[in-house]
Amino acid sequence: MKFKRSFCPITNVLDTLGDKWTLLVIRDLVLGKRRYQEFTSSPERIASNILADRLKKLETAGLIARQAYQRNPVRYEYLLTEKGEGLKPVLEAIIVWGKKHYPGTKRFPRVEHR
Amino acid sequence: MKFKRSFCPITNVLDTLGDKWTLLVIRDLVLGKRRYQEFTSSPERIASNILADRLKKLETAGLIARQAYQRNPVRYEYLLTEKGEGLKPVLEAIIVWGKKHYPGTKRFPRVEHR
DNA sequence: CCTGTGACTTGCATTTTGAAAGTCATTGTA
DNA sequence: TACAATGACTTTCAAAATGCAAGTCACAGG
Repeated sequence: MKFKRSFCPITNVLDTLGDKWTLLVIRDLVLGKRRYQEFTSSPERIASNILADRLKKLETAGLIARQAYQRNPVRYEYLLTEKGEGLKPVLEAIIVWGKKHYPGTKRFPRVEHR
Repeated sequence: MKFKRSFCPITNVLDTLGDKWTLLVIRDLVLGKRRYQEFTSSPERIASNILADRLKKLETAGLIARQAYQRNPVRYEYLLTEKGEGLKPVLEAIIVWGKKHYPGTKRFPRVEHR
C-alpha cells in the first residue's frame, strides 16, 4: 500500500472525511435522506457545488452509491454502502461527546420518505 | 445558546475538529507528545504555521492547556484537558473503522518522555 | 562572540471554499 | 402552445485556508 500522508488509520480517515461537510452528508444519509434537495435543505445549508463535490468523492471512496430512481428525466438518489454504514459508531461517539460539551445540541430525528 | 450552523452535536464538533490536522494533534497528545517539535516531527509533517494555529484554537476551545516547563528562556508544552481526553472514544471508533477499511494502516505507538 | 535550541511568526503562491446564478431535460398547468 | 416548476447539478468569481520556506527572539553553552 502507498499512503498519502502516513500509515496511521486516523490520518487516512481524515483524508476522506476531514472537513466541515462530508460527515454531515453521512449524517443526513444515516437519518434517511437520499436526494440532492434533501441534503441542501438541511439547516447547515451546504452550498450546491460543495455538495456535488462531496457526493462524488464519497462515491469514489465507496461510502455511498448513486442510483437512478426514475427515467424521463433520469433522477438519482444516494444510499450508504456497507462501508458507509460502518461509520455509525464513529457518529455515535461524536454525538455522545458533542452533546456533553455543547449544551443545547440535540440529535436530529430520522426523516420519513414518500 | 446560539449556534453557528445548527444545534446538531455533530455539526458543532466539526466546527472545531473538522479539518485534516486538528485531530492529528489530538492523536499526538494522546500518544504522549507534548512539545512543538514533537508535533512537527510526526510523519504527516504538519506545517509550522498550521500547528501554531491549531494549538491556539484547541486551547481556546478548552481541549488542551499550555504550560511552561522551564524559564530562561520560557518554554511551553501542551497537555490534554479532561474535555480533550474525552475524545479518546471518538479516536478509538475512527481507528477501528480506519484499520478495517484502509488495509495496512496501524495504530501508532505511544511515545516515551525524558 | 558565535552557534544552537525551541517555539513560534511572516510572506507569498496555490488550493479550497462559498454564495449566487445558470443549465438542462421533462412534466404539469393555463 | 406557451410558461412555470422540478430536480440534479455546473459555472463564475471573490474570499478564506493551506503549504512551503525563511525569519525572529531569548537565552545557553563553548
